[in-house]
Amino acid sequence: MNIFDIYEQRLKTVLEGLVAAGAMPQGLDLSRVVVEPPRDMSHGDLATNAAMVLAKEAKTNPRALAALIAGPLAEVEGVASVETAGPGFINIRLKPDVYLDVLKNIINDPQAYGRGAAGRGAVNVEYVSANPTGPMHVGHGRGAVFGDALASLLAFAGHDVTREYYINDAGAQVDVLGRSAYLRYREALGEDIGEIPAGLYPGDYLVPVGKALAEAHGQALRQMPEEAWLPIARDAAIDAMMEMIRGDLAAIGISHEVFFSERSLSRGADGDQIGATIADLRSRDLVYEGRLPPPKGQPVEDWEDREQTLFRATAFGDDVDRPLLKSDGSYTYFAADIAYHRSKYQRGFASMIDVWGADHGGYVKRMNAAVAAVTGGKGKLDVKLCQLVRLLRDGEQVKMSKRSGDFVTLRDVIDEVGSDPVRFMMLFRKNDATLDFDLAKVVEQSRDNAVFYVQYAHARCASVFRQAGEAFPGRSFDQAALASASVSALSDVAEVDLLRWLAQYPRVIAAAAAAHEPHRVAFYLYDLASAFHSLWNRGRDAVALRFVNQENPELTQARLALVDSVRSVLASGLGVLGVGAPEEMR
RNA sequence: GGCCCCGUAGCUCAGCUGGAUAGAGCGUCGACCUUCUAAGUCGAAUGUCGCAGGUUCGAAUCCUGCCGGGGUCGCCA
Repeated sequence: MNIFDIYEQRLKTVLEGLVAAGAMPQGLDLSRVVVEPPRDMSHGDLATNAAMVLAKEAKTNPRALAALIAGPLAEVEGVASVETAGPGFINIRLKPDVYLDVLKNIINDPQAYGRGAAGRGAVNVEYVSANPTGPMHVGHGRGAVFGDALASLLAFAGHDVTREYYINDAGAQVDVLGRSAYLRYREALGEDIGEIPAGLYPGDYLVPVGKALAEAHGQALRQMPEEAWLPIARDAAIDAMMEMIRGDLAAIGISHEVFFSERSLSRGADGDQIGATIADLRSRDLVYEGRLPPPKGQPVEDWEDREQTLFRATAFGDDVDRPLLKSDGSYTYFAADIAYHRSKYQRGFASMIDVWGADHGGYVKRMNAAVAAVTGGKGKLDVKLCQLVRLLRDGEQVKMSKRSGDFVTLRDVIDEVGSDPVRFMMLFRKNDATLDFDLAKVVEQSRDNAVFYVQYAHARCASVFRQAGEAFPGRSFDQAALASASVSALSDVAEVDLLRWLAQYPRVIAAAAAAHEPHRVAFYLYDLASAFHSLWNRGRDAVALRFVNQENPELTQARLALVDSVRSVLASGLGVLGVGAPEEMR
């Protein structure tokens, strides 16, 4: 239920009527005609560009065409008046009943309002995918929150969403992790290990892993050669790290449906999927043996010109072809990633979204090329890059590393300020813009703190109902009563303004979902909260504008219908973002 | 050097995939409030939308070329 879509349909009916009547030529392209909110609210409720878009095809000028369309448009159901303006805009004012319908919709089923606004079908959202080699830091947190909110947004908009985490448990880094854990194991057995050697993970989060290994294996691992103890230490460490990461994620309300192991691609139940993928591509001449030009930019020390197994990424828009095998014969990370995305497609996901850190930007082209190759062009991948987070406290940058391995973890931040500020602030910015996160500001209770401002609006709504209960002890303001309220009683500009914001919610959801941009929801909520606060504030001086009017229960009821709808939409949007909607602020 | 992102008010950022006079918060300035609808309210000023071309009825938005900032540049993940 989106009034903009409804009136776009009605407008198109009008246009077709004009064509049928011979007032406009046949075969007009209506695809560019849109109905949207006017930039300036004083222009009315809806605006359309129809006349400007169609004037050329209709062989007339925009203003004349606008006047032509305006006539029959004024007769359309729900339309109060129509004006033409500017270069050929058609502005539409709606009858109050239209907004009554909007309010009724919200009140009767608040969970449903805005839901299913756009899109269908399965989408796979892969996010976080932090290496299981240590705790998550704040940068990971941004990608995690972004991916999670995007997944929720898409689900809310009508998609069938799967949230997925790719565990990088196959490369050299997890061997390093295994060796680091083994060192902690020796430490747990009483050995003096001294300084952690360079190249190993020094963080003390591996100490418990070493202890657990010591308890489980006693001295046994010490008697073994590295080939024997490494898998044991490594697997134990990976499990422990993944458990820690899941805990960190749970602390900001994130959980994935699927944890996909990189190692399972080559050594899983389905055999060597990476090899199978390469063979498949080779059979289509997309993999070949060849040489690569030396890398540009900084000279690489140990560069050797050799023939290697290459994926023909240039056939799909990448800059160079990409190696699939390392010089020791093992698969590259990219080779595994191709097989991984092939697996996603085979599991039914033609639509895939990957959320990465901005430092992986150079990897996007080749991954898009790989998806195109592996799905025969039928799969679509959208890679969302999240920019850096700068951690501040009162404007001063927080130093990220005091000593090697010691950094500000995501968990530290969540424990200090709570999940809601972390989530909201990370979403209150476009994903591709860098983000300043101020630990002091995000818990401030003032207008400059967006989280507080939005949550406070929700709490105020709840407070209005508490007051109404006290003012009218015998009266019920339940769903049925509110749904039958008379919206025409809402005549103040600030009230009408709020109605218009409410009507926009489904449209915002649809646009945000289509663009894969959850931040739009956060900004919308801020605007809605702002409209609500400003109405509230008007009641400070103008007592007649207060929501609860002791002398006029009917008016109070209408206003409560509005307030209840605001509360519902705030709760709905905050829910999409995974942020709490408190009944009162503490 | 190649590729990718960013450049909008003094600061931090939006700008609804091409629409009307480019917006918000902070800061600045000026009032109001000293209370009760809880952590202020209202109003004002402020812009070569990095620069230069192009596309068209119309460009902050799309294309090209520059300038500035960041990221990245076989076998790391």
